[in-house]
Amino acid sequence: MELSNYPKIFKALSNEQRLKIFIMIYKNCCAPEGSKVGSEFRLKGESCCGVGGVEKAFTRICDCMKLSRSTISHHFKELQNAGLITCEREGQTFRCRVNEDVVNSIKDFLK
Amino acid sequence: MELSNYPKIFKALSNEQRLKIFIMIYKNCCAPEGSKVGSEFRLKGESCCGVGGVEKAFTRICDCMKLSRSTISHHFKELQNAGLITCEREGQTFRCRVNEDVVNSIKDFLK
DNA sequence: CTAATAGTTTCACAACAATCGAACAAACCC
DNA sequence: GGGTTTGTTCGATTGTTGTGAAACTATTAG
Repeated sequence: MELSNYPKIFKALSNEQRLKIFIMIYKNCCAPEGSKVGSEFRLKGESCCGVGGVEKAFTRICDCMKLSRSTISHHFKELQNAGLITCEREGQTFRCRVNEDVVNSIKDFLK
Repeated sequence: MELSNYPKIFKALSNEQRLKIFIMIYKNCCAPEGSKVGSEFRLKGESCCGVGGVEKAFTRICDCMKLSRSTISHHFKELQNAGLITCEREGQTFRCRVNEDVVNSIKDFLK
């Protein structure tokens, strides 16, 4: 990972609302049950999967945040643009998952 | 570490110049010799210490960046404000070191 | 005391970011 | 086809950030 990529990644996580979105996706597809930070962000009715990402992520996150859809759309774009999440269409909605490689890069960066 | 602290931390690292400053302090006082990212940021004449932080950090970083002193001062303030570094006066200059606890918090956050 | 060096603070400004509403496009349902 | 749900894009507004110049404070040197 190029050094020049890190500012973009950190910027994507530097906004409180966007960080919440990231956590919701991260914790629903990656986190162990008892993990501390962000356990309050587990989406309703979603078990911790690890397998296939979060389905209907956009809609469901819209339902539990007080931001407009257009704003949330922008935030998704920026998380994708930083490489932190990927979204694939599933009919009318999207399935989103965290890019573990990027998360690991951050950890390496702080080694 | 409170969840609400993370955006501030990530914001501090989201600017390229500020990230470089952080790396210079981090790598000079913390990094193992062969570490990959940021090895090019080792300050001239500075051995990897781990013991006492970076002395004359402000002056020396001014000398190897093309930003004004006032801008660099602002960047230092923000890194301190995020808790990422601490600076203690040593006569006319400052000795700066990275706050390892905060770095570890970021790693935990990504667990 | 005077001069020099190190760093801070204030001010201004241009660039960028966050947000929303409205108009739009894409996929689905009937 | 017509309506609904899902998401995007555009335009506007408001707030934040990065930057430097200039005036300032603090410490050391002579």
